[in-house]
Amino acid sequence: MEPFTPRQNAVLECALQLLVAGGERALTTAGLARAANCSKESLYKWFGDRDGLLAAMITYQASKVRTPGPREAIPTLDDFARSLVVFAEDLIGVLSGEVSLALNRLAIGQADRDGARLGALLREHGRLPIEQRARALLELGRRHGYVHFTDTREAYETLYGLVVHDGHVRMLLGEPPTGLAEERSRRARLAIAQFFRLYGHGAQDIE
Amino acid sequence: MEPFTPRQNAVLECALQLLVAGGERALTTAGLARAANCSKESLYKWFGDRDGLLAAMITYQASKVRTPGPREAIPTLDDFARSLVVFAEDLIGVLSGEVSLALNRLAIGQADRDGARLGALLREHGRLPIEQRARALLELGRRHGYVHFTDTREAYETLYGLVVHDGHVRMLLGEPPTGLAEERSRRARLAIAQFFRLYGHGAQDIE
DNA sequence: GCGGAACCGTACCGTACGGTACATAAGCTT
DNA sequence: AAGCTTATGTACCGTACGGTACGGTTCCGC
Repeated sequence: MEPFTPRQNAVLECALQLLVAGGERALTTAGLARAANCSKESLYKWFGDRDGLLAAMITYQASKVRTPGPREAIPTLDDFARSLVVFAEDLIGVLSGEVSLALNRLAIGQADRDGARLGALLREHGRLPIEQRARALLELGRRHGYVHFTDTREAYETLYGLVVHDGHVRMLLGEPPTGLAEERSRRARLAIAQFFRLYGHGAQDIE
Repeated sequence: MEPFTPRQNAVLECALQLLVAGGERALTTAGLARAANCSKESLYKWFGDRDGLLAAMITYQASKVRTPGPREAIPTLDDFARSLVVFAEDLIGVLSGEVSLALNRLAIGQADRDGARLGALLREHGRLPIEQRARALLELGRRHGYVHFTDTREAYETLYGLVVHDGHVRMLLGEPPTGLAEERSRRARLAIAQFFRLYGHGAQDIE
């Protein structure tokens, strides 16, 4: 059950391109109709209004990204650590992708309207799947005794903070990607090493 | 040397109110003129154009916040840890302030124009002073042997990540403040405890 | 082959906003 | 008191955009 027809997907893809290239101001209904060779009337028929179009762009983009489910095979400690590094690298990669940045900018710029509907969509379709994948991974590690924590959410958020720092906001603000995106692998490995220092085997809960 | 006259400050204060209340769309030149009892012509005379007004709002807001310089007195380890906790609490408080959120949303929403001029302003006047205060504090602690690191920037960014996680982006996206802003003190203390676990006395550099 | 649905392209409308011009008033200097 | 500066308030202009209407075309089912 695809929520959109192929034609609509093509239009949404085009809309994402426009958004990435020129920001929100470049994404006008007339401009999209011209770029996608469709009529404005079709846009309104398919997506309701402009806000519906923006929401559709988010869900469409989310539908493109598949988060690999964790294979439940029993990993060695080394497998587990490597999986965490891969997750960290993926996370950095996703957050620094230009489509992701453009959509986050869009949702943040509209956070004052409709009770932040776009922001909620982005959290639900973008961040939540990532978080759940990571939490499943963390709990797998805990079951094998590789890491120790009581609050999975807290452990996940610590992991997130160690990996991303404030690199995401800096990129959203338009900082040239001299920081996070480069040296991605190094950052990922360092963050995981720090995470093991905090939650690794033998570590006690703080407090 | 005040960059703006008192009258202009009052107008900028009013502009910030409008921005906080209704987001960027609520901040129109006509609306500001009406709310601040001034004329549009004065706005353009003072700030050049709308972008100049936005930039002025950022520098004005930054001028209101004074970052306390670190007192150079020799602290005990406990003083030092307490200072870090205070810093963490302050950081959370600043980031979750509604004016800060509104300005960050504004700058992020405009990150595609003018080479992200507003974003650069926000980094320079908002984040940089905070970072420098924290780095001075960290190096003070290092001089007294309370913490151990080689790269101050890296230590600072780790501290930032431990304190903020992705709470900033979530708030920017409009998430109700059920997360970071509350339990601020607990979060700050936990983050500092984790920071000491990573960089505290006796810890070795990772890698 | 025929009718209808879907769609394209374009033209159109209303409005909201950035920016400018101007006429008028309030304060300051001489 | 005259003149200059500064500011207010309003009216105005151009434009850009969201949304709608409509004629023409393609395509599919019957």
